[in-house]
Amino acid sequence: MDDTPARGRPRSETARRAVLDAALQLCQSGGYQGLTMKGIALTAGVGRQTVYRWWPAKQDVLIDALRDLALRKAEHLDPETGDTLRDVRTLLNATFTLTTSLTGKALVGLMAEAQHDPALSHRLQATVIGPRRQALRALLARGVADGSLEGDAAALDLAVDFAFGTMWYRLISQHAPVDTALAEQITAALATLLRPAAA
Amino acid sequence: MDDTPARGRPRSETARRAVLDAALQLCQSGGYQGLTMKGIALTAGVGRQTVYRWWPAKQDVLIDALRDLALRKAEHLDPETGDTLRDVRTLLNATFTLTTSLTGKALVGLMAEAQHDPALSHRLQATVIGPRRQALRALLARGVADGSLEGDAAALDLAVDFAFGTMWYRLISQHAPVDTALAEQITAALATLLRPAAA
Amino acid sequence: MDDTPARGRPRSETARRAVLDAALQLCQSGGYQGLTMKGIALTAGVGRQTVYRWWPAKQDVLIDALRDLALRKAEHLDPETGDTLRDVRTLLNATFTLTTSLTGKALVGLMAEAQHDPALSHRLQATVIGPRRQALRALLARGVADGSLEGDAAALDLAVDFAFGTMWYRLISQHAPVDTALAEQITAALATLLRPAAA
Amino acid sequence: MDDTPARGRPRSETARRAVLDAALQLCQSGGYQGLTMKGIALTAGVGRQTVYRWWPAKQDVLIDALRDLALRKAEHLDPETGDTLRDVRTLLNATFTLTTSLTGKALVGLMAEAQHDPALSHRLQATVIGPRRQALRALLARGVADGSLEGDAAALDLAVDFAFGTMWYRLISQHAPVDTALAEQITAALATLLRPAAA
DNA sequence: CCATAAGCGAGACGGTACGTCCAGTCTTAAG
DNA sequence: CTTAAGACTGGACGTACCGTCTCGCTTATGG
Repeated sequence: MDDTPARGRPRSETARRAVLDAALQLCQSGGYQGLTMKGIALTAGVGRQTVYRWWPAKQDVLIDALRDLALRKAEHLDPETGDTLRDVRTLLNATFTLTTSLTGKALVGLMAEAQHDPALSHRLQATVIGPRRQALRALLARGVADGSLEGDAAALDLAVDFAFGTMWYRLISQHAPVDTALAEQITAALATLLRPAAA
Repeated sequence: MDDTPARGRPRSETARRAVLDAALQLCQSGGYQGLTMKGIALTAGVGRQTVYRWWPAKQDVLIDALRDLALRKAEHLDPETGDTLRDVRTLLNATFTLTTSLTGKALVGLMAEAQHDPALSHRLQATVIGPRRQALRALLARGVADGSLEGDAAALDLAVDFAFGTMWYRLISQHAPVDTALAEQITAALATLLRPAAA
Repeated sequence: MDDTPARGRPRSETARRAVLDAALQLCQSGGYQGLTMKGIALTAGVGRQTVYRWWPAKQDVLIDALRDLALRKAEHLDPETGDTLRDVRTLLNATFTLTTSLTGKALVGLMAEAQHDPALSHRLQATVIGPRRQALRALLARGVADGSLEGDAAALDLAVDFAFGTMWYRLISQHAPVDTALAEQITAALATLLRPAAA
Repeated sequence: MDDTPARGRPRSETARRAVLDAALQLCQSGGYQGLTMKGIALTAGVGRQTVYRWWPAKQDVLIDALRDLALRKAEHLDPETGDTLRDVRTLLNATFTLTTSLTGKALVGLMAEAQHDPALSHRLQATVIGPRRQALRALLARGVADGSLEGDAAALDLAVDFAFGTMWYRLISQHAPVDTALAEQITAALATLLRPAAA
């Protein structure tokens, strides 16, 4: 693909990390609205143009930073066991663990900005919302297939909405934590909701 | 209460309405991030100082506008019938109806800003999130009391999270509509989830 | 002249004095640039409209205030003695006495504003600059007439410029005081300048 | 002196000139009071921040503009001839020539503002008032030294006040022009005033 | 081994929204 | 009809950030 001979000074990995770290740190301390390209550059000890060269807007810096973070956290993967409910709980736990206060503010800020930015919306769907959603949906479908769960397509979709909806609701409203206990509760509720009639 | 003799020129109702209308309109067309005190004043045909005199920040304008809108829409109230499931569906329907594209962007924007503004967070809890939540929670508790539903406190809380979480999730992610069909589905799911064992 | 029956509430003399006093006081403490219609009204404890009703601009308030001040100070008039040089010295002394720090700032500010306001310029000429100038000029002309001085019209004009020019120069530049000693010096210099050849 | 390596984009000479020119032009057309930082930036086709970056207030822009103007006009210097009266006339002529309508308004406006701004007052003394004053004073002192004039220190000081006082008086009051004829008249008057007794 | 080329920091550039202040005008109730 | 009070539209204030640009310096590859 990129067979250009790579002339000139190579990109500074130091600067890249400094920018991503600065973005997350500033987002946590000042919120998404308070996050600023100028502030990122200043905090990272980097020229302003260096930020703009690689990321057109603060959205892009944040998304990159979140992806970076997710990659580092995802090293110890959650193996599937075949036990649908256990796998569901594991998936929810893994997802919830990522939504620390650090990422929560960033995610909500990005989603808010995506309300009027279709491109950003699609990007977030593709990278943040969609994969998790499809993973859970696939688990549930597998459960239906092996008889441990029961429900039509609409029921499964709604179950997924229940799980992640609750997560987002709590992230936004902060009326209750998004933790292991919640993963447990949701898993149990989904089991009730999709219990096979035969059982 | 306010028995001050009201000296000086009285506040202009015209200006107040123009500002609130302009805020909602601009939020819909340009998104929360694109909403601007200057823009509000310009669109409303109002001096900038007049906006700042009554609302310290764009958050306050929006909250007032939303409250105003809710008041106007809430005139034709939804009477409670005593049938728990029917009342739940009615409440969800009424809530979902308010979350048009007009208010959706405003709400998500406000919630994003509330991530780092505890004062705003509490205000939204008190005026937007809390009342609806408590209304639904009370309905479910009544259902438990009259035997049409069954579940402990945690189960009821989770049920409420399911209902409004799904709404927020769809508002944010826009992967599916927030409409009457959703209210129907959620009501049915909650009925399953909280079905009395005796039945 | 004004035989209107004077209906309605009569103009408040209290308010008038409060405004004029406030204007002078504020001009002294904050300078002409810092003088504000709003500030005048506030300091005077008077409604803003009351100021605007009687004086269209801060210039007018100041001019009125200065005239008022001059009237009060001018009660002990300087009688002419017939001795030209003595009368010149008396006139200069009287003039210089009025240019306290209080009036100095106001006058210079007004003159600066008059640079681009012909109407104000004419008004100041008619009330502040002109009369003093003509008084001195008349004294000098009388001196020429009775033989105690000598000089053509241009010489007399220049002498007047010397006297009041020095006063303004020192008011503006503040490199030296405008006091009795200066009146003495100027009088002596004019005597030298316009000394009759015969003497 | 300034051996800093000069990093970053260098200052735009174009913008500097545009600002200074705009300031003088606007001051002439609208007067000192009507001069506005915003207006300067707009007229100069320059960002507002660019003006504030280099000049904290409109005073500073004007002073810079006047200095710039003086430097450009002062290229064809007036050589001293040793003839005191001729040199005096030359100096006055050069000074009067600078006080066109363009600079007159600016100077009077600045002096008015200096009435309550000691820092500005000192700056004007150092750059505008003082040098001219001292130059004339030195010429007169030289004349006394070589016997062509006579008078004590106070007499010389008063003579300087007469010369420049008349200039300022006419600039302010505009009752007569500040031109070559005035320089001639003043020079002659000073000669009379300081004529050696021996002659 | 130095020429070319790109990245880097710094920071000035033209713009625009911020939130405050004052200019003038108006609209009340009270005298 | 004046007064004090105060809300109204409008505009300049000085600050901050936007995204672009232009410097000198650094760091790589390639003739």
